[in-house]
Amino acid sequence: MLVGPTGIGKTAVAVALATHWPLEVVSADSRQVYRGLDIATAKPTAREQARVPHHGLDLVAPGERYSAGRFARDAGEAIDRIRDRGRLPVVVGGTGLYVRALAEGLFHEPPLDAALRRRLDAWLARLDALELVRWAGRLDAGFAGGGRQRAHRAIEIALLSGRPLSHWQLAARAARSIDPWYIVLSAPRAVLHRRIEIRAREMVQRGLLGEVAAVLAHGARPGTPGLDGVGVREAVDVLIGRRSQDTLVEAMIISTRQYAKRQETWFRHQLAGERITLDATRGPEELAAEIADLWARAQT
RNA sequence: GGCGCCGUAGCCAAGUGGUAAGGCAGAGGUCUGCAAAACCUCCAUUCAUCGGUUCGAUUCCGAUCGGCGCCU
Repeated sequence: MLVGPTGIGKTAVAVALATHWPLEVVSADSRQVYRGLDIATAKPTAREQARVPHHGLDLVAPGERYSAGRFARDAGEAIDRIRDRGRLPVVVGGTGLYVRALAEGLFHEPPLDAALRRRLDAWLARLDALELVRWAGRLDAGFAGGGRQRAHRAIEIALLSGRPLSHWQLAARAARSIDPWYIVLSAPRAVLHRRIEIRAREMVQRGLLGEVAAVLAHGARPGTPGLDGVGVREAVDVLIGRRSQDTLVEAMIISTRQYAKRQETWFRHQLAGERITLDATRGPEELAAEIADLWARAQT
């Protein structure tokens, strides 16, 4: 599994790695699953995809909702198929929760009554964040906090499954599905910030606004997961008149930097298993060569 | 040259004779089906500088420096 913050160069390294082995990439990226957002999510280009088969891209429409659970199933199947072909699956991505869902598995969510769930959701939507968090704590002693969104989930699980979320979390720990080998790409902040800045400018030059406008024109609503990503959110704001175009790049840079910092935290603390951190200040070919070398030695 | 207003963190900004709000940025962290999400914590021994008044000054007074405005 090749992971690291946004803009660090994961895709380029994966493509370079393909010159060393017959590999296929399984994308672990919660936004690249959306169709029509190629520039905005820095999807591998057509040329890159021609050189290395990619899985997990363009799975759903931007207005739809994808999830970590769906990812774990889709990616698991993709990995099985790649192995059947005698090739090496390499998971490449920056979405920590997806990586964990795949490597460690999520708890097996019992079937939840859909009608009941809708009624519960409607009810919870009327509560303010403070009340929501209070209820989550009352229904699940192990509730770790995290605001409205996570409280909502904790309440939902506790009420509909009859057991608190923390109970299911413990139950899932036992069943790990795969034993991954992590390569974490990292770089000094200043280097990463510079790359993020360059990439944000390129995205706008290459037509980010037009791309997002097209997605909006197809009926996707602002705020849906596909349109609620770093950079995309800011572009939507420009298109609906909530932000001036001359502030777009700067706003994108700031939120991308903040996202990259969260990713660094995740990969520093949340990965279970063997992990090798590589300084990505070097070029992709050099990194790929080192990874190939490490892998070859690990095999003997 | 004269008069007036202003000077608080990297940026914006509130404030009071009793020991410096808040926001942004930044840093650190949390994480089991929205995760590019949602959250949490930290971040000015000091208020342009130097004097004075006072038990006590960021606050009042004076000077100096810097900015803005008006007048000449």
